[in-house]
Amino acid sequence: MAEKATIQQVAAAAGVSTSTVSNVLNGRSNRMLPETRDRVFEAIRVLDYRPNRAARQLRTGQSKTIGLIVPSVSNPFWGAFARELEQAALGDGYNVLLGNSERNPERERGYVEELWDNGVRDIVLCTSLPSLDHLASFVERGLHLILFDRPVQPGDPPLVASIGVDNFIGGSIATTHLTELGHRRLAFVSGSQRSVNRTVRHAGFVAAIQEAGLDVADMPVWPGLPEGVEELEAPEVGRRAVHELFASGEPPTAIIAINDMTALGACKGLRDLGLRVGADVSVVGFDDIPLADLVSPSLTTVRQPIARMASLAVEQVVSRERAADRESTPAVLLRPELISRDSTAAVR
Amino acid sequence: MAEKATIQQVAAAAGVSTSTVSNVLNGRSNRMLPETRDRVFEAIRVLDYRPNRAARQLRTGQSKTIGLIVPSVSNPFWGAFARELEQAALGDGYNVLLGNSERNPERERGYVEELWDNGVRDIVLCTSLPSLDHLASFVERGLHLILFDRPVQPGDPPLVASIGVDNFIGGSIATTHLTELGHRRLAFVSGSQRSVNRTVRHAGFVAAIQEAGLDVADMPVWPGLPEGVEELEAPEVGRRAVHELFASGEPPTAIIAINDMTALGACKGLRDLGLRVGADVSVVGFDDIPLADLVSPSLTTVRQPIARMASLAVEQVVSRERAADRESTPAVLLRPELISRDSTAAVR
DNA sequence: ATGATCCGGTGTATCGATTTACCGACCATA
DNA sequence: TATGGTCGGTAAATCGATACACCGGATCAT
Repeated sequence: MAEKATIQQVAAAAGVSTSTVSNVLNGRSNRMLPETRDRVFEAIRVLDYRPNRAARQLRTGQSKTIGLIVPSVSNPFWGAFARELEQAALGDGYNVLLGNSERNPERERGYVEELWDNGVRDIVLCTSLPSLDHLASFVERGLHLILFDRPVQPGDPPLVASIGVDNFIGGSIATTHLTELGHRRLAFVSGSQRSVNRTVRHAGFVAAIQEAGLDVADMPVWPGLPEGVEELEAPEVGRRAVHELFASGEPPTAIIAINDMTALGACKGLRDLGLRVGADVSVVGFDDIPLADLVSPSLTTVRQPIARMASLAVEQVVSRERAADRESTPAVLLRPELISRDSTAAVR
Repeated sequence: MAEKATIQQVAAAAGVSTSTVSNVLNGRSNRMLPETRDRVFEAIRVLDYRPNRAARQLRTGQSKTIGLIVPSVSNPFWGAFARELEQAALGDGYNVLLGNSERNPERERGYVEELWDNGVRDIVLCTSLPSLDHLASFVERGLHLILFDRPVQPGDPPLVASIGVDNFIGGSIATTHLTELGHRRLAFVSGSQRSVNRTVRHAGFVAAIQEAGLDVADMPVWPGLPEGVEELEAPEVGRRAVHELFASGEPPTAIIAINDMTALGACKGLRDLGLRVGADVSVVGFDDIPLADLVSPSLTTVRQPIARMASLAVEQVVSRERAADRESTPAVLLRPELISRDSTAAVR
């Protein structure tokens, strides 16, 4: 098997200089005769030449790689998103480098630093922490940040883009679905982390409660984990929440979970207590992971259009590359959709 | 924020040559006085210097990155594995680049090529296709392949390592568990892809059937998807299989699925038909994804020690780096464990 | 005394692609 | 006849880290 060809060999084979080959490679083929260009292309084809990324990156300081930082790939939602993003990126000649932040700013910063050192200048960040201060210095130095599921906040560095569903609407339609089924005691369940999406979804919840003529003060509230306890996995959060909510005097008849995994944990918790999901207590999730339709009872949830969002994120990156320093920082907000299944039913 | 420092600046600050800094960086500090080394370290610290990966890679042809190719991150098992592997790799200063093959040799090859071009020389490959011919040329050129869940086969290129559970035992204990519960009609369900792990797990199944004094010929068989139909997602495979198995005269009383996602699909299929999982028909999966314990009924399954395997894989990579060209090609086979839950019960 | 070896380094070519400066030929215009 | 501009292309510096060749002085074995 022949060793990998270099630009010099291509140049020699085509009878031109390396500069010309480089020009061809970078689309500046207007600077030469069409026949010259064709000779170069032919040489590239024959030698099966592929530019060395390291050399290119060393020279340009840029790399065709997108960093993707998610809270946890073991949550199927992020797995699915990663897959879609990768698919979209590959189509545009980009690679994807994946990192798990576990919602930890420390790790998040570590990953960004690592990626930056690797020449990555485009990062899709999926950990909706309230503050981006720990990343501000990178953005100043030229990092292109695309926030997923976290709209730009007042204190954020300038020029970061964002993509996500409208969490207010999401929280609201989930809640309205339940109030229309006659539920009057609804609990909103999430981990204790103050993420932006949690805040907004909760606001949607509150708005829908009021719109239904109910009082938020009447809703059972899970106080969350005690301080200092390390963050639990999403399902365990749902389970614990249910256990504690139902230990109190007036438990809810319906639960709105921050995401599907937490919802599934809540379902488990209900079964632990001998309650039937759907019939006794309604549960609605958020995300619409493939499993939502698979479990029993199937899970009512708010669907996020994963594929759409992934390709928008990649589009973001590609378009910036073309348009150099643009003024606008696009903020895309998609409309989520309620998928009604068996985990919700009219109140008894 | 200062621009990134280079090795030259460090050398200047420490009053030594770049060669010396390079030697320090690469652990050859025995070639200089301890005080010289300390001056260099101090300069590195003060300047917050971090070597440029591209430059290093261009020169050495190596990169501290591990490629990970999985069938599909949207399957939580692979998501969890990816996470563990990443964790382990990070500890040793490696990055992880993730790819989805969708069990397609074409894509698999494409990823390997892409990774190779990026200087990646260590790839953990998780798609147990029977043949590695499409990758042989890379292995010849020096690619270090670590096969996950696919023991080395007779025709494979030399010097590839492998890590996985003993699928024969896995298939066997799952089956024995069912025969001990009194089941006499067991169906083994998997996609039509001829993967190595499928073959071996099936062999374990057959052996256990015989050991129980039963005849394999009596077992209901799902013929699989018709030729030419594109491969389905794992859960859909399970669901379809159940639908078709139960349409025939003598359906099974227990199902052994190739993995948990397929098992969950089978459960879904049983519910479609009005059958109760566990009570009417037993189902056992493979993998033990976190969700196995979460769904209702919880899933009996064969556990793969993910974290252990991930760290072994990374260890593989790191140790090879140290030991240059070693003779032995380690093949690690771990013993899987049956986790008994509610989806299996004594036959009625 | 002599050559060999070790110590603690340094100088510099090199990896492969990009990019700036520049060059000769040709053409148009004044 | 100058002058200047465009076309089609090349030569060489450059990005940052690595590693090979080498060097002067001290030490050691014969």
